[in-house]
Amino acid sequence: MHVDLLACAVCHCLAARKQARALTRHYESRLRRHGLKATQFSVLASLALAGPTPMGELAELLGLERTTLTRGAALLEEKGWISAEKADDRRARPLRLTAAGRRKLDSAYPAWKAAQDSAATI
Amino acid sequence: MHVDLLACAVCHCLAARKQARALTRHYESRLRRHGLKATQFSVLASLALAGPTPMGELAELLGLERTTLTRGAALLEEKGWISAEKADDRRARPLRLTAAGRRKLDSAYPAWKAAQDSAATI
DNA sequence: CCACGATAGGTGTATCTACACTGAACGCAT
DNA sequence: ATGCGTTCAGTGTAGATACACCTATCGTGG
Repeated sequence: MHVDLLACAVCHCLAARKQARALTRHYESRLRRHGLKATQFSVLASLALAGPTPMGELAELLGLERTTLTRGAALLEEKGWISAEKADDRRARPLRLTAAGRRKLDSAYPAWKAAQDSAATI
Repeated sequence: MHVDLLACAVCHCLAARKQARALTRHYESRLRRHGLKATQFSVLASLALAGPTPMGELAELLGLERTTLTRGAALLEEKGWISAEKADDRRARPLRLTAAGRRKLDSAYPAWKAAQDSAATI
């Protein structure tokens, strides 16, 4: 099998990852002083918008692996920004935004907005 | 400051990260049996195309942080797929694809090609 | 020559990411 | 009621990612 190196240079995966890295650096440079990573901001915002949401459903919503959200949610819970509630289905642990989480989201919003509005310039 | 949750739902960063994650899963599901991650494949392919390249320049080329490449390159070097050479400038450590690295790239290429050709279906 | 800013690269630390595997609870069919 | 496949979530492990900070080397102006 002949390896087409030029084809490799236009790898869709690499391109998507490059752009995601660049955008992440752009957003996180502004979110940093609020102590938030890009993924953490989107978790808080999603919960604010959708209300209490089971882990699996939230992971699906954010397009990340369920087990990835497990780790990330644990960090947010330690900081007191979200809480895992009990549900009728005792397997489920619906995530809910706490009041502190809502305040964190509010305070970080202008930084996110600035990044969002200037994202096209990257 | 009023938080526009609907605006947060169309975060460019989240969108880019979602797509990058999905594409990465797609490519890595095929690269897995070759023991390669997406980033590792792009490092090998870039070195095959560009020849020996200093770390900083390669990081720039791949759009990733220089210190990120430091860790990734160490793993590839452990596996014997790349080697860090000595240069006239003793600070520099140009990375070079080894013969084993070239063989690894060759053997993984069909898997990458299959992922590339089916990437649009995600 | 040599001091000093510039440049190449590495380390400590923290988070993100995901697969393989595991445990627990659920619900249905018998 | 109970056995069993399904579903929800956590753990072990490994690599990706990046910032703040560090060391070593280089080149140049004085």
